[in-house]
Amino acid sequence: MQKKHMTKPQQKRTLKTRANLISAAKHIIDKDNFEALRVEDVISIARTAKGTFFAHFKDKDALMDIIIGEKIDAYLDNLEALPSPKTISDILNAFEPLVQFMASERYVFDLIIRYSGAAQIDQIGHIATTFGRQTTILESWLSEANFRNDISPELQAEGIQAFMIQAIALKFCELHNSQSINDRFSLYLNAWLKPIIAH
Amino acid sequence: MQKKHMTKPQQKRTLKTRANLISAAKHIIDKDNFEALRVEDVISIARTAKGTFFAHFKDKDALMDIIIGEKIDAYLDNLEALPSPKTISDILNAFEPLVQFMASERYVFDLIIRYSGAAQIDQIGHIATTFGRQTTILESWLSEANFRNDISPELQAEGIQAFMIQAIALKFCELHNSQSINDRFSLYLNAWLKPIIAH
DNA sequence: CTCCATAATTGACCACGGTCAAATTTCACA
DNA sequence: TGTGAAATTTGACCGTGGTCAATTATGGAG
Repeated sequence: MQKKHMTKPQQKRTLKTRANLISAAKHIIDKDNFEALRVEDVISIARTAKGTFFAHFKDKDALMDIIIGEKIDAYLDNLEALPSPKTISDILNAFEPLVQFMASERYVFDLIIRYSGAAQIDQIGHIATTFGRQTTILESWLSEANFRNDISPELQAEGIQAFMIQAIALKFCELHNSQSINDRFSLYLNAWLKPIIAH
Repeated sequence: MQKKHMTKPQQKRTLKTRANLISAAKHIIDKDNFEALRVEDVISIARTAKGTFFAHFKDKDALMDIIIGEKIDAYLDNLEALPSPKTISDILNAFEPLVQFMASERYVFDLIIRYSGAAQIDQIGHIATTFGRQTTILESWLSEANFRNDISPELQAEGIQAFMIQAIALKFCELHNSQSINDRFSLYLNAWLKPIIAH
């Protein structure tokens, strides 16, 4: 199976094996963390051979992409259920759980960054998809909220993502981590969405 | 040597070995690229043992940090020699060579991101230092140029860095790479430094 | 010049992600 | 139910980064 098109598997066995591998991986991640996951541990729990793992997932990161993407999707589900935010503070609150997750492990953050944009059309994965979804949600919020009208909601959304990443990145940095992620993110969003220009 | 303080090496032998390793690495990078560098090739050219390599550099990435940091520093030297830019276009032109380098290889970009903020004081490396330097240069430019006065030059500088990274990241992304890095960066900087708000 | 503490080097060895030809299982069809 | 082509699984093997106890070179004191 997989390789190129990742079309439907033809045997049910496949689904079972795949589910076993993923649930073994989740078990390890719950017990320890993402960084601690070893392919050998996954296959040992799932009782499969190493080759099977790589027949199902292109590499270890591809499995991570699936699991992390699933998590991000769950956060976005909650986000979408929220009423359209009207203030910057609303936006910050809405994103806080997701931001917290992205900042939970250096390893997770790095992987999300690396996977947030796919290098080829046929390798657009879960994380890349969630970033697209994030943009869509933000765009609809921003076109209702009316912070700035000199630039498109799309551009505003891209900026928010850039600042979100910057806020998290600086959190991992010894020189800058005196300020909390949210304080910094808030600073950025105010400057980005509500500039005060004297004319 | 090294381990904690990385104080002056006590034997001249050390300097020679280190120089050999670094020049071997640069040779490989020139011939191929950063991604292609293998520790075994470096030590084979430098005629040392593997253990020696890791006595000099914590890991492969630490060597990369040094070489890439040196490159970035050279670009910043040129940047600093320039007259203080007055327009966004000036800023873009000034940064173009550096941006081009950061975008030259996915591997390089990922490593720069990972090393741009050190996780601990005693592991602040070359790349992290260059990011500090970049901020300083930008701050001085921005305080002269007077784009926005509602936020500090420091905050403006952080925003520029965030957008620079975003512009490069999207370049690596199949979904967004129709637009050039500079076009995108330009779009961001105009929206960031020259917002037009109707009052 | 000799001695020796300590800095520097060495290379066999390990960890872990990833590959692939061969073996096994599945299932559509007769 | 039997059969064979295709899907799936297997595990020995490889590449490469990284470790560490043992060995060797250095240079200052006597």
